[in-house]
Amino acid sequence: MPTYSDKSISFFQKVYEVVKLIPYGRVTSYGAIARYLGSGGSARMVGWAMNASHNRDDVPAHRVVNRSGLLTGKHHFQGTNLMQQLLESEGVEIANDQVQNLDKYYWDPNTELSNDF
DNA sequence: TATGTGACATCAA
DNA sequence: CTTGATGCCACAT
Repeated sequence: MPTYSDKSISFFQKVYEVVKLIPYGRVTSYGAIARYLGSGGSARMVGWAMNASHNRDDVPAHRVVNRSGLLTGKHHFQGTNLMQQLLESEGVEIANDQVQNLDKYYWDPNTELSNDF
């Protein structure tokens, strides 16, 4: 059971682990995951990891949106609105490819997984 | 070793 | 609202 500090596992694997920790009906941002992994503002790495997540089954990539709650990665899913439907099926409100009440559904690993809050 | 790439974030105009 | 520029860094070739 490797830790996030373990460099023997790839950055991708860390991203997948975090994404899989996202609770049902919640969303988070690429930047938040990047910060949680200690990569700072390298949110691109997270997005890129998601691109490779197609090979993984247990990665709910649809729960990862950009800082504005925009479903930027929807084009990478099958169909045109699969990502939106997945989120809506979890109770997340979507309008114009954007999460409504983002603050309500937002799940930040830095906050939620931190004990010394 | 060097270069290209990317589902972002942030700021400036 | 939009466009453009810049930083960021793991990974593929």
